[in-house]
Amino acid sequence: MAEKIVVVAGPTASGKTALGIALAKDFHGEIVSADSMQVYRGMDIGTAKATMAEREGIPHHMLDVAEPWEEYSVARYVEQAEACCRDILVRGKLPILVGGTGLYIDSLISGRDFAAVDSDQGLRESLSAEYDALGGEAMHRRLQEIDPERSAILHPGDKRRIVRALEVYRLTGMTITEHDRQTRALPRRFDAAAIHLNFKNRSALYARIDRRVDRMVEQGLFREVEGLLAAGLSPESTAMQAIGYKEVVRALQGELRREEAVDLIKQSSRRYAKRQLTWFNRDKEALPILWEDEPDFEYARRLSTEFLHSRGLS
RNA sequence: GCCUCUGUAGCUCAGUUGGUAGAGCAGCGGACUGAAAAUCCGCGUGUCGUUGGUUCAAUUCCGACCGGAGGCA
Repeated sequence: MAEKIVVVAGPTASGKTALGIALAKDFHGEIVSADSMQVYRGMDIGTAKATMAEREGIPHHMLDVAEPWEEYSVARYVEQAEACCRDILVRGKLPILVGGTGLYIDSLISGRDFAAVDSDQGLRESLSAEYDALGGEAMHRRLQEIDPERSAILHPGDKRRIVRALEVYRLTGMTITEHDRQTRALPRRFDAAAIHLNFKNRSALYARIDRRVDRMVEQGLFREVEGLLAAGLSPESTAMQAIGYKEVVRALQGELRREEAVDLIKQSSRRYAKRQLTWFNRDKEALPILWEDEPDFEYARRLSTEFLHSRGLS
């Protein structure tokens, strides 16, 4: 039987961090972040990383585990985060997974295994170049010959996934369909009790996102990005593709005015929040907590506690 | 005050020789298995300024009015 953990998920600016800490205090928990951008050291303001004061002495894991110039990935996340959770459990504490990266959360709690398929940067780049040269239709047909099932699911425009599917086949001789089938058959790593945060009205969430972006700018988002670039970080790096960073980079390069960059950050954040909601909506087992206009943490704490007790946690 | 131009989706605009309309952006919905804050797919959401007239039929033609821009005084 998989061991129990708690998940607090929701779109950006929905109050995950604060609820996670409240639950950690009530349930002898430690926080395990599930955020693809908070893993990078030095990216604090734009990723809304919990400050030391906000953490209130609760240990936080999976923050600052990579340098922003490194290539991070789900595979690495699952490996590291699983180790964190096991360690917390061994010490008799409760892992509380808090974050907005749905892929990371699902990959960790399902048994999903990536280790069998090593990634190869060179191969990926050459396939990507071929895609650009030959076009999506041609690459889609090529995939159809080796993996018709996968090709039927993917759209010719979905470069990322077509390249990845061809890459997996080249590296392992196994189709990605077959790999998925095997990995889906693996047992779950954890028995997760999930709490999903959202607002009753989308406009309340959006208003909160807008305010939060303004606060990030006040807190020095532009200086943070400037510092990273001055330290030699490439604007092309994965880390600099993060919302709030890529727009500021463009402003610093003179491509956008500051205010335009700020508006773009708000817009991208709203779109991102929608994509997160779509992802989390798939899980019908989770406890939904819907805020009115502002988060009400006492209310959330009551609902969550009742829910976690019903799931055998104390 | 007079003249000209203009008013169509949230925004910028196209269009209908009269048969209630379509692009881009924005927005909304969805997918997601080693870049995921990434990537991809789908969907027009409309008192055609108002009001009379002509007409089987007006967003389209005509008049008046209202709003906007420019010009002449």
